[in-house]
Amino acid sequence: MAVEASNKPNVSDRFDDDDSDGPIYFKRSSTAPKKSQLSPEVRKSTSHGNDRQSYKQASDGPCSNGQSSSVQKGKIVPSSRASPTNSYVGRSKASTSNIKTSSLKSSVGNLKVSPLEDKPKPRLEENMVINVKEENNKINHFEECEDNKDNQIQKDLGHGSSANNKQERPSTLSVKRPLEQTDSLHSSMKKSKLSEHAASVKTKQASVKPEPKADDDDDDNLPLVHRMKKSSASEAKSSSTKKNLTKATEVNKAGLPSFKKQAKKLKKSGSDSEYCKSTKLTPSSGDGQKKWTTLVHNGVIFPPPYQPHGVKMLYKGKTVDLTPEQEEVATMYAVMRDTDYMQKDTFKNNFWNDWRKLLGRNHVIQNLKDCDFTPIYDWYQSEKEKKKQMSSEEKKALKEEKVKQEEKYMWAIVDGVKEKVGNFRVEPPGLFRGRGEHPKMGKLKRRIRPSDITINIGKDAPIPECPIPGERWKEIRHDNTVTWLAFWNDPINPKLFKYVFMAASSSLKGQSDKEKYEKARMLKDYIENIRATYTKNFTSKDITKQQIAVATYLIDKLALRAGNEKDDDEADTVGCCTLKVENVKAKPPNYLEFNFLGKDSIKYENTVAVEQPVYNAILKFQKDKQPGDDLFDKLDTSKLNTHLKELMPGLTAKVFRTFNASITLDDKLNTDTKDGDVGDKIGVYQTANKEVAIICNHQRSVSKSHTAQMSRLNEKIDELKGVLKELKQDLDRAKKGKPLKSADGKRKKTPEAIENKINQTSLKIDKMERDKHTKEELKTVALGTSKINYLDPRITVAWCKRHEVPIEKIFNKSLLAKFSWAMDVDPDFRF
DNA sequence: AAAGGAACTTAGTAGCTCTAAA
DNA sequence: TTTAGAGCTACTAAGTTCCTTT
Repeated sequence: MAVEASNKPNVSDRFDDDDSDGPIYFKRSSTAPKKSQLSPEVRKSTSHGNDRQSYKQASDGPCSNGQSSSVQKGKIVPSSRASPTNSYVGRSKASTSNIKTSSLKSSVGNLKVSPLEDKPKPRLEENMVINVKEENNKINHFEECEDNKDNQIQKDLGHGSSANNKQERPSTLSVKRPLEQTDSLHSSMKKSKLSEHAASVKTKQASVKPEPKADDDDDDNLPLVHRMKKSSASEAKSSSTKKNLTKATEVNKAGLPSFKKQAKKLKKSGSDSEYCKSTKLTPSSGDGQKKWTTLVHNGVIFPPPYQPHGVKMLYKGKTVDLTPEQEEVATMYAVMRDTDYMQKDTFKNNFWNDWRKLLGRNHVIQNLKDCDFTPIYDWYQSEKEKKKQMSSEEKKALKEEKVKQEEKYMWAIVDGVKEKVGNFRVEPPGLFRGRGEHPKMGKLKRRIRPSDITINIGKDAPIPECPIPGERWKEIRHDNTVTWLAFWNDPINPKLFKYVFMAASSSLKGQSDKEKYEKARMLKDYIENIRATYTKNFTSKDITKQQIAVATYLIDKLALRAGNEKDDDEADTVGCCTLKVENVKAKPPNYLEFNFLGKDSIKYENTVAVEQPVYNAILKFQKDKQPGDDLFDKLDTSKLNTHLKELMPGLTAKVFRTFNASITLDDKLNTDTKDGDVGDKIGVYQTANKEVAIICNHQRSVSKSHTAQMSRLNEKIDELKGVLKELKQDLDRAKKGKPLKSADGKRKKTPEAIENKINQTSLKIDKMERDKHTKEELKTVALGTSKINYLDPRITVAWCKRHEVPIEKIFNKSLLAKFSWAMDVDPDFRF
């Protein structure tokens, strides 16, 4: 399984925003073998009150719909983890499903979403075919200069004044690098030395054309020899996993550029270009891994300087003059009038303290209570209104202007491939919006200047020009063991950094995303053993062991986060290891009622049945402790993770969340998908997605208009019900030959026609009832987070292929870009 | 081994844009 | 054409984990 080296040119060519025509169709392949697969009982019984502590609830000013997003009490769901979970050994070889990788090549990001219904489905032999127009030249096209001279590339990035220069180069080749498919884990197991063998394997690999797939997607990049070897050994799959892993790690360490490129390079041996270096086997000398070889970018863009508006606020009813600096901060406060922060004393106090420093002790303004920011607030509202009223041409022009300014910062060239940068905009000044009861909310987050910023860039790349005249960067580094392009210290908490990273669609991110899921998949092979171990230790005499066992159980069963210690100057939230005595109530005979604030101060409320020894252990841990004491007093995340690593290489607490989320999706999809239309299948997907979101406790606040929307739905339903009633009466009459009651009694309707109408209407009502139900159910559930972070996209892609669901019905444009590495997965892929 | 530093993933929301119903 | 609301993106806060230093 999983862990073989792979490297294929067509997998992961990344695109960005190009548009092109051509729908994606996934076609059913030979029926996938159903695996009996038991997902763990990780059912959350409940309750998604939208309960970020208080402020979220409290609504946004007067608009509140006043709806108490009532936190329903958790139902109790009995737990039975009946059976072992890893039953993948017998995963059958998929039929030779040769995906048209070449057409796939330009898939992601080039999709024009076209509803399936709109176009006739071509009959295709392949599992999946993507029609794509050759992407336009907007991006990703720049010279593949063999030497990859940074300065040449630099021109592409917008450095250097003349655009003419680059025109000279004849070949414009789309240099798209496949995701270097190193295999999982190695990043967390930093150590392996590359053996001669590995080196030769790699070379071979690079020169071998990819064959049609045979097994799961992890194989498809292997040279045939390897695959054959592997398949004969497939029986022993799970036991050999670890070895494979290590090997794969070695093999792929350095990461390969595309086949084409690689081939070229091989010819051109002896070159000392940076490219070649990248193909060499990384020495891996113990210290940090090399993340890139060449890195070119233009630094960051700063928010524009403050433009004073001159609108005067009032103090004790009189206008006050403020300096631009004072006015800027006053404005930040004024415009937050409609937020819940205004109900919070912490926010106001923190703001006042920082603002007062700017005003000075002897300023006219002596307290916040007598300040009236209304004039500034009104000014701001009218500015907003003006913006809204602008014609669409004006808006467009403005947007274009912005894009033009930002264009050069949007891209970086990593190892010769132009890719998107994530957050290239420096955070503008503002008032800190900490979540939950954050002690620092309202503090002034000061403006970041170039002298705060450290730039990380390739040695040979030109250092980005500092965009603010007369200022300079704090520091320039050339550290290729990290992926950040720049960082500065968080002005609110100077111990923390704010980083500029590549975008999610970049290969650097895609790579680690894939590794994350591979690691989670590996857990499958260990989970049975891990569960057995912790079950045994529920009753361990060694209290540390016992606590580790119970904590691991909770993390596994309830998908709790690890729970690191937090400082006093952060919001008071907990995770598993930091649970307090009062966060868990034992309810006989064996129920545990959890109630705490987790990440982002999102409330976790859940009551679950646990195994009796766990129940007993919790009682024991609580004994002789006060509220506020740690439930797991012998435990912290580092001890827990150290223990987990003994059970599986690279295992940490967060892997359980990924594992449980993904395996639940895989399981649900494969159990619940029935024949039906695409709409039904999407429904199945969403239901599965919802289940995962609930397991992970991904919440959102109830939209302000939710109640209104619900009552509108109800009205419509009532209306339809009225219609239905009338129709039924008509039917009666029609049957008896009486004249119809309904208004349009002109033409006589046959009983059949009426019956037909009745059926239609009932269907409509049913659908609306269902929609209403879903809407209500999902009002506090956020589906996006799990899709983005927890669900292995290959599960989704493979399912789409198997069931002829167009992938763009499930993934939006940015997800398609982010998951480009997963698009060519074998239809038979199972997590 | 505890504390702190560093780097990266995960998270909800504000405010936009797109779409379809009125 | 207008507008409600669904859907998306950008933003940045808040986690986890690994590594280094004390």
